Amino acid sequence: MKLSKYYLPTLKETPTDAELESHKLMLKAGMIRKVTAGVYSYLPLGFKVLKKVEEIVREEMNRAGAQEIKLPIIQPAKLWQESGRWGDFGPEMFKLSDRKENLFALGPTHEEIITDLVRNELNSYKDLPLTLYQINDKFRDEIRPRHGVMRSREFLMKDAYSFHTSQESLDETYQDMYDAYGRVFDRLGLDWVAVEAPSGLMGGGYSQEFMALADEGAEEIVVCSKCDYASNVEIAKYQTSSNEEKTDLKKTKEVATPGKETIDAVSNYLDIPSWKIVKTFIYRTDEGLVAALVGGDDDLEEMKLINHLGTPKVEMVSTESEIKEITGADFGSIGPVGLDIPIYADLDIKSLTNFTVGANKTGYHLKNVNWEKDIPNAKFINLRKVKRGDRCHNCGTKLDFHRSIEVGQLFQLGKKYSDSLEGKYQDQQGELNSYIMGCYGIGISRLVPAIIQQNYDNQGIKWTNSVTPFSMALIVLDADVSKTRKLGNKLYKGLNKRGYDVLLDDRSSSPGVKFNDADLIGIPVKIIIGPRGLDEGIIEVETRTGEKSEIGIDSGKTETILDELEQAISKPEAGTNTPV
RNA sequence: CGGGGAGUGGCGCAGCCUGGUAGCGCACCUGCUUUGGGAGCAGGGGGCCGCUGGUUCAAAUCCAGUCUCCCCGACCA
Repeated sequence: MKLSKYYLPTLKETPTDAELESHKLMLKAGMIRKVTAGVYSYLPLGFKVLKKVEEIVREEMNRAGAQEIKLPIIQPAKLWQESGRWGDFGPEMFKLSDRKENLFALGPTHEEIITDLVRNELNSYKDLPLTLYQINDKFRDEIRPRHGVMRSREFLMKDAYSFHTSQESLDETYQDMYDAYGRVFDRLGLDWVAVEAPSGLMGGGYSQEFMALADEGAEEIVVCSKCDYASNVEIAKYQTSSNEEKTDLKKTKEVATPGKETIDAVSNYLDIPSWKIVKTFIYRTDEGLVAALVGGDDDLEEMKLINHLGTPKVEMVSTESEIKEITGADFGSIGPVGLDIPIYADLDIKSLTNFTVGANKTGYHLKNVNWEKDIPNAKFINLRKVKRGDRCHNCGTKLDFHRSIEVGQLFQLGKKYSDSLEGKYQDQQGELNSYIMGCYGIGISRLVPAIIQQNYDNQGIKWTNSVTPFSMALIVLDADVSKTRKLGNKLYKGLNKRGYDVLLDDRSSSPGVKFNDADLIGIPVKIIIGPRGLDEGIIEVETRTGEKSEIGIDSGKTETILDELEQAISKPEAGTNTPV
C-alpha cells in the first residue's frame, strides 16, 4: 500500500475525550473514529487489524471442530419472551419495532436464536454433539460505554454454542474450547490468564473468563502464585478464618448511638473494634426480602448472594422509606435481631461472640449479640468480598490481586435455554431430552485495544507480528527526488512479490513526520531509504524496538538487496515483540 | 440514576463576565523554497457558535427550556 493513497488520518494532538492509552492511540493512529457514544467507525488501518484478529479466532475455532454460521442481528421479541430474558436483559437491549408494531431487539447475544434454529432441525442423539459459531456484531445499550471500542454499544464478537446429550460430552467440548482460546490468545501475543467466573445473565453453571492482564483493566481477579487457582473477585474463594473466641456469652444490651450511622462512627463512639460490629444489608429478591450480614471491615459481594440464592437478580433496598418500613429504623441502625426474613451471614463472622449490630430503632445499637441466642435462624455462607491478605482455599498461599480486561468467556449453560425453549432430541430409547448446552464468547473488537494496552510506548503502538497491519514500513525520504524514489519503488514491488505486506511511505512530507507515523501506527520494522544512506551506499533497517542495521546496496542488484533485507528482518529479534 | 464539566471550521482551543459584522494553533488548498525524528514564506477555502424559545435596535455572549458528549460515582447499614 502506498501511504500517499492510504486513508490514514493520524492525529498529532490527543482528543480530549480519550482516557485510556489504547483508546488515545487508536484515535491518534487513525484506526477508529467515534460516531456517537459507544459507536465507532473503523478506518482502513483499524479494520485491517480487526480482521487479522478475527481471522486468527476463525482459524482456531475451525481447528477445534466448530462450524461457522451467521445469525441475524434483528431478533424477534417473541423468542426472548419465551426464554424469559426479555425482562432480564431489560434496558440493556436495543429494542425496535417494525411497521406492524411487532417488537424486535438488536441481538446482545444469540442463545435464543441458535436454540430456536437447532430445535427445529436437530431431533436425534445421532446428530450430537454439535458446535456452531459466528462472528457478528452485537448490540448492548451499556449504562456507560467507556474507553472507545473497549466497551462499546456495538461490538464484534465471536460466539459459539455447543449441544450435547451428556455432561461428559459438554466437558469434552468445553476443554476443546479452552484449548482453542489459549491458542488464540497466545497467537495474539497476549499476557493472559483464565479465571473462574460468575455466569451472570447467561445463567447456567461453571464458567471461566479469559483475562488479558492490564493495570487499567476493569476487572479485578485473584491468582494463586503456587497452585493453579485463579478467579474473578466476584466469586473468589479463600480460607475463611476460624479463630474461635473463648469468652462467656454476655447479656444483650441496647445502647444509644445518636447520629452514629457508619461502622467507624459506632466503633469510635462505643469503643468497640470495627470487626466486632456486624453490617446488615436488606435485599429484594425474586423470593422476597432477605438480610445479608458481613463483618464491619468487610464488603459484601452481591454476586455471591446471587449465586447462593440461585436468582438472577437481587436489589439492595436503598430508600429511606422502604428501609424504615421493613426494619422500623433508619439506615445506620438496622440489624438482624428480630427480623422476620431469611438471614444470610458471612462464614467469617460465624465465630464472633458478643458482637454489635443495629437495633432496628433509630439511634440505637445492640451490644453483646450472639448467634444462637439472638439470631438462631441465620444461615452461614460465603458472602464477603475477597480482600488483600486472603489465602488460597486450595493451598493456603496468599492470593495475588491483578487488574485485567475480559477478552473471552466459556459457559456451561446446561439446560437453561433448551428447557425454556423446548430444545429437545430423541435418545436411543426414543425418549425426549433437552440438550445440554455450552456457549463460548470472544470479544474480537475488544481484543484490539487489549493488545495495544499491553504493547505500546511513548511513540505509539507496538504490534505483534500476528496482527500488525503491515509487516514493514518502507520509508522513502526526499521522495520527490528520483534517486530515492526509484529505489523505493523497486524494493516495494520486490517485497510485495515476495509476499510481504508493505506500507510504502512515498509522501513528500518531512522525515520526522514519516518516522513518527510509522512508530505511532506500530509497524514492527522500518526500512529507510534516504539520500544520506544512498551516498554511503546503504539503506537502513530499524525495528520498532529500536534495533538498527544497515544493508549495502552497492551491488545495484535488486534481488540481492531483497535477499539481504529478508535476512535482516527475519532475525528473531527483528519485529517481534514477545510479551512476558 | 446521582454529582461535576463541556458543546464555537476536520482536530485542539480562545472569545462569553462587561451584547455591537467570529478568532488562534494544527490540518486542508495554491505557489515558491525545503527533506534524517512532526520545515519556512506568501496567498487561500471552510463555521446554522448543539437546538428551541425569550429579552434587546442588536445575542456566540444575557434568561428559560431542551438535546448531546465527557468524567466521577452508583454508595452508605
